[in-house]
Amino acid sequence: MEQNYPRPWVMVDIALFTIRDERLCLILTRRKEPPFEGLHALPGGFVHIQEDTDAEAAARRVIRGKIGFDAPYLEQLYTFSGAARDPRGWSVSVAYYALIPWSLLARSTSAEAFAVEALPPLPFDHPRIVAKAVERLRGKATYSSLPAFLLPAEFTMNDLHRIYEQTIGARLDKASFRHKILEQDIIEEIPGRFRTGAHRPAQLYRLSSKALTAFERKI
Amino acid sequence: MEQNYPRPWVMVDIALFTIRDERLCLILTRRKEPPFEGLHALPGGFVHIQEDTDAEAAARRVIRGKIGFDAPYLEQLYTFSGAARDPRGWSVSVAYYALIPWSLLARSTSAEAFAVEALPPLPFDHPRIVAKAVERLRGKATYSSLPAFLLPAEFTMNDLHRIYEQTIGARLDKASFRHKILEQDIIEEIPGRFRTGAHRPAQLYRLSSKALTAFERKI
DNA sequence: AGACTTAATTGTATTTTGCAAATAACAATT
DNA sequence: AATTGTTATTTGCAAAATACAATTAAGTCT
Repeated sequence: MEQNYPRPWVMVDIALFTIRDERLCLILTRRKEPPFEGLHALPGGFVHIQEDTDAEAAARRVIRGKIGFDAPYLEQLYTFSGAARDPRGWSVSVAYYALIPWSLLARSTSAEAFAVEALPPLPFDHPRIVAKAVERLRGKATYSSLPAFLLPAEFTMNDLHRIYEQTIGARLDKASFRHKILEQDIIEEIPGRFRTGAHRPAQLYRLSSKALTAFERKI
Repeated sequence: MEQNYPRPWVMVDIALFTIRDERLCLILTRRKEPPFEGLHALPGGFVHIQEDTDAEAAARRVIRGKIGFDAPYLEQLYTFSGAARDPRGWSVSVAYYALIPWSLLARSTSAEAFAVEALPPLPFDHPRIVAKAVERLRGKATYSSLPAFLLPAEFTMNDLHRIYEQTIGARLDKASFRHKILEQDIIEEIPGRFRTGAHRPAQLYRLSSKALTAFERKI
């Protein structure tokens, strides 16, 4: 009997965050087809039936298609649906957000990054998706290792401090930050590795196995 | 061209939380049709095309059908999809979780509450949905007014304290709890209203307008 | 009146945080 | 080689938040 229900298209849209020039940015694509041809939009695509257990596989496929490799951090954000969000008809979009160090994107050809405070006009309900993604990122940043995924594998304490300030959007005391981060065991020293310069060398750190497994552990 | 993509059914499933006899419980329905006829399951239903802007309207409809009124707290949880989760074929389930005071359910005829630690065997991927819902509820409880929605409109500080301990699953210091809650302005005294008994009368509180509007504010 | 029960406050030790300053370790320059 | 510049890291201390224990408050019941 439920055979007769109308069925929507199901797609994924990705909010791909990175930090470039000390600013929180999103990676957008330019649409090559109508509707909204020529506009910048969140990368997205249709979910295929084979892509099992939530639409994460589809999200990964879209990201790989856009930047050529997987994002270090990927998490489902929210699901938007309705007949009004896409002029072509009823659709459901399972939105994801992902974090990528800018250093990895530099090679990528097609990646265009826009500061979240200066986005171009976006099609569909993408402004709503962006708002929700930024809200979620800011909300999660304080209590988790999340912002660390915006950094390359090796980073200094000051790199981390700066990234946290940028994602949260507020000042954080250096000494307290150091204390808190270290006691949470989300990062660990890389023995003997330092970043040098015309100053005292800075200890290099990496995400601890604890932080990495916490990210993998999905129910 | 995307007309040719196969399209899944879209449904909502609801994790309806309540607290009965000091235990966190879920409201389940008994399935009246195959597959899994006779099993207890999360209340759910198909999303209709008219139900706009995320599937929240569908979730509300399902809840109203189950208990006869709206849940004080309702929020989207996670979206599960895949060809394997339902034997009838490819489906997408937008899962929600809701909080309801047991006092409101007592009248409701068909409501059967099961402690989350002693659930019967569940069909489909409902065990996964439940696990995710409990995880989310526990995670959000600490930093928000969330557990208060498990209480009736008027409650004492001790009621609130007990509810927080039960949802989080840990002891909380009474004096500190009182302090923290009051300074967050999520509840307010009801002037002149007390719960009496064979002891000192207890001040009655209600959720503040601040907490209620924070809940309404959806992007 | 006294026992009993839960509510609410108080006091104090401990821990966490915020802020400012001092010290450390290098490269570059004089 | 000594000095300067620059960023890293630690230290010290005041202020705030928290945990724990005990006390006081306000009623009912016998």
